Amino acid sequence: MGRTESATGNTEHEAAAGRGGETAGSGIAHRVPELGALELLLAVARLGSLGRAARELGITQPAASSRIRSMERQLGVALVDRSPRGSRLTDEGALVTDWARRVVEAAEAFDAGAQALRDRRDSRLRVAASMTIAEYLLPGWLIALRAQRPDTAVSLLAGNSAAVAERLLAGEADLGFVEGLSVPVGLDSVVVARDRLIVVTAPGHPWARRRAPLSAGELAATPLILREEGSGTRQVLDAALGGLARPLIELSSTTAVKASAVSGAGPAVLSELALGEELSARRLVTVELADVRLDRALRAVWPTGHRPTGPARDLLSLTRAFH
Amino acid sequence: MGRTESATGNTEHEAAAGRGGETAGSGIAHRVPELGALELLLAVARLGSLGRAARELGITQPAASSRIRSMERQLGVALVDRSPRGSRLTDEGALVTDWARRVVEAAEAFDAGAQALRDRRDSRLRVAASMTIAEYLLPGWLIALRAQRPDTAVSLLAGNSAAVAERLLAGEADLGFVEGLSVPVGLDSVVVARDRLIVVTAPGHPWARRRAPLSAGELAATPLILREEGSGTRQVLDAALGGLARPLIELSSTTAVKASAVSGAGPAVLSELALGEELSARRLVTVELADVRLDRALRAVWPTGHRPTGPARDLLSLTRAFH
DNA sequence: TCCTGCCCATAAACCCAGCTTATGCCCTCA
DNA sequence: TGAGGGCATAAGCTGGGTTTATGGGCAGGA
Repeated sequence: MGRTESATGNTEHEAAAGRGGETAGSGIAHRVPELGALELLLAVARLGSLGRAARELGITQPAASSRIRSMERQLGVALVDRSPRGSRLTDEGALVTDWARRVVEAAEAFDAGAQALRDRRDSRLRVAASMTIAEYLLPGWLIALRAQRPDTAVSLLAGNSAAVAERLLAGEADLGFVEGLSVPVGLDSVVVARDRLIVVTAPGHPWARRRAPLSAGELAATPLILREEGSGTRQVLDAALGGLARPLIELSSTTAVKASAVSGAGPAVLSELALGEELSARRLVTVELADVRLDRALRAVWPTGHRPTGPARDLLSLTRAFH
Repeated sequence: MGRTESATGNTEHEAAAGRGGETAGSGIAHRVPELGALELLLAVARLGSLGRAARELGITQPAASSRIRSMERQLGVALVDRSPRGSRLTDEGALVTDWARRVVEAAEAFDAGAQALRDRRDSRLRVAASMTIAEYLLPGWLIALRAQRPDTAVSLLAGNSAAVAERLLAGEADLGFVEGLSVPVGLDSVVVARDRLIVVTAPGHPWARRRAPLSAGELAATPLILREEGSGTRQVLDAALGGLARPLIELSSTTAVKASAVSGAGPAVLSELALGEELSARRLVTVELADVRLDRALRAVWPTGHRPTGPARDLLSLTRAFH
């Protein structure tokens, strides 16, 4: 069950990376309202009244009033305009609410995932998925599934391709998801998404200012920050370059690779799924590639011949796409 | 100061949209650990020990121990393997930690934004930005800026292009950001990013299954879910189609448009910045366009001749990119 | 005009989650 | 074998968030 996604591996590099002033207030939790408060704010925005929002969340009106007020005190910003006819967001409140919505959405994904991790027994749909898929894609799918079929209890088991295959063939999972170049024997599959690997550097790196795309030769000749040998991304890269990728550093988790690249250690190769924030905040920039395609297919898999039915089919139909 | 981003506008459509089983547990906050607990989990993952994590967050070891334990109880999953030599994440714990990281990152963006909203007075860098930029891009930039120059206090004022220009020209802001087709008179500008508008539908819509790209004519002929007239996205769309966009519904917030599209009311036109989760979870799918380009430039602006210096220059250099 | 309904604020009392302090046990390494 | 780092448990405290109870403002219908 390769413990490749080791978390302690991050240690040095997170420290090395640019978390400069972070230890300042020692913990963001004191500066950001709790999830319950953010949720309340969203409800107020949506319903236009403290009381209604309170009712929706199953608390009393004074509780909501006090909670919003203490949030305003904490943030130092007036969030809602109270009136005897209801409450509207102020301009600043609207902005804060938008930011809050993103926090709550991340929390919903967390919840969907965690719930699937727990159920384990007697669930109607047992999914086995590779790490990348479980981490980035599955929570969203589960939220969508819950919207369509609210009473489908899902259980999730994450592991590598071999483990996924094993579960499926033993009848211990109803649907699997794997990444990688080959499909395990005994399984049928459908491509569900593509994961593109991207070359990134810190904005200061010379490659960040290149205009000409990078050739396969150059990429192969340059030492890169990489996941360890045997990892999914490494396999794809090695295959695309003909087994030639030269590691500058090898790290055991995607997070560590990201942090190391951000700190300017060198160019890194990463799944585009792992790079959200970093790209849009320009902590990292992409380097265009000329003659290399670092794609890999993400596949749904099931035992040969046994087409998914029932809840498994529902989930599968959510994920099928060419995008 | 157009209150165009009205939040109460969402009311009907959020309700109409697919928030089917959501009211179930009435509030996600009871099912997701608080931000402080998630942060603690990240620290444990990074530092490899409950005690060290506790120290970093300024609490005692028993507090950390108990908090992790209660989180495990709440989630029904063992998160860390304790040993007399330290603590490592379990496999499930690693996954949960990855999900938690995304929540905490969203909270960091929230914090960066909220802090800028508060300062207002005596800050070293006063920024005026349009709504879209303030909502989606600025928090990331502020985080990056804080990493580089930890002691730059930033204040933010959000408004439309005219308001941004006014502030800059009155010397009440040091740097502005606007979206839209034209640059207000009296300001110099640099393109900082591009915002692409995208046509999206619910997966069930006929357009979701089209193979042929959509022509401008077809787009103009079809009633669409749109922001209200005068909004930034509407201006771009009207310009691209020659003032012809036909509204199916007009809504006053991006969120409302999204929700309406998800619920299957019809095709919508939205900024790609607004569509993260929805696309990857396939709650919405994009429709390719043939002969229309719905781009708009996002620009940094400043009073003609007065090139930004100091902190404003720092921020500007973070954002300059052709990506 | 008054009354009823919906809205929000304030005050007082309560409860429990999470904290600290104080121990104890386990393991490893010198 | 003692020291140090790591975790768990127990007891006691505190404060934020809650409820119940009440009051006041504004609208709209009788």
